[in-house]
Amino acid sequence: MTITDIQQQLSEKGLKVTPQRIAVLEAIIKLNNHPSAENIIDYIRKNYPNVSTATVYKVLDALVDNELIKRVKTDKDVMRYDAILHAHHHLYCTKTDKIKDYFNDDLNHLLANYFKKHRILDFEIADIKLQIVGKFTSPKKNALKKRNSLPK
Amino acid sequence: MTITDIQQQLSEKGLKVTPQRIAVLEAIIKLNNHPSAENIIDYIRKNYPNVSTATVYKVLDALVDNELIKRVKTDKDVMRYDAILHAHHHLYCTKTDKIKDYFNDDLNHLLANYFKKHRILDFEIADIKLQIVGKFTSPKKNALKKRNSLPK
DNA sequence: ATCTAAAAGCGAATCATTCTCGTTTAATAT
DNA sequence: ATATTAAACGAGAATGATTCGCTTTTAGAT
Repeated sequence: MTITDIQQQLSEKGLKVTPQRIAVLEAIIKLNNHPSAENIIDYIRKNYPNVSTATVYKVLDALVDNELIKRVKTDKDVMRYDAILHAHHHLYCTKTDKIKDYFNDDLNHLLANYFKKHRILDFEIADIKLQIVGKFTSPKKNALKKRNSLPK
Repeated sequence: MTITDIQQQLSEKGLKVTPQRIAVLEAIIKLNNHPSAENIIDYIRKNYPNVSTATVYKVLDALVDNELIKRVKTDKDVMRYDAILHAHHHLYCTKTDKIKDYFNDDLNHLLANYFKKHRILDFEIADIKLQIVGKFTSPKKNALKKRNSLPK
């Protein structure tokens, strides 16, 4: 994802392409692990010390409204943000408060099929998110290295 | 769920049985629709006008820590609380911010089986919650009355 | 009945987020 | 290139949910 890509994404949504918006979107992509507004502000200020807190929040709202990013919320934490829009779920570690992306199209199809057959009365499903809560365990010595996250 | 039941639940967890704790737990059960701390405080103050805000928050924390209630969080809202501990999921209406319980043991088994067969590397699942996001639609005229929620 | 740790009460503090409003800027038309 | 204008930005104040620190009260044990 280059700066040009980001500019184009903003432009396609009819949003004015401003340095602040580029910086916020870039920060979320670079930081990559569901940053909070504070994380994003700290990151951006390294290069643009004068960006206002309020601006970052307003930019985040605009990006969410235009579906360029998503909000991610845990039971304990402040709001976090996620630039990855490809359908995925989240693993929440109750010990460390870490959130990890969990991609599994197989599971998505299973759920989609399930709800195609068993509709929920008086409800139109737009999106299904799994919050998989538990604990990260230390990697087993001989386990194959496998990734839950999308290749760059 | 009677007052005596509530007292017993607290007692079983080794919590002191205080009027404030009984009142909070009772409020969540009676209010029944994922109340916020503010909703709970308003409700309790009708009968006990002197309950402190901080106390309610402290009681909520204690109840969550002891697994007598759960936290429920949406993308937009303040924290909400839920007294129903029988495994269930939530329907989130993007229009109205209403949250409705969705019980479906069939689906729970499907998911449990799925993850028994397809373990997630280096992660131990404690709980899976579905956030089903979408819109409530008006009831169809001839649809059979069916309930998504547990009978009282 | 007494004791003691836990819980409640209360006001102040915290901190993420939002608001206000004057200033600047990106996009479009001239 | 320049002008126009609605949209976006910056700075700081305001808001509002939640927490803290401290004192007083109370549940439950001896």
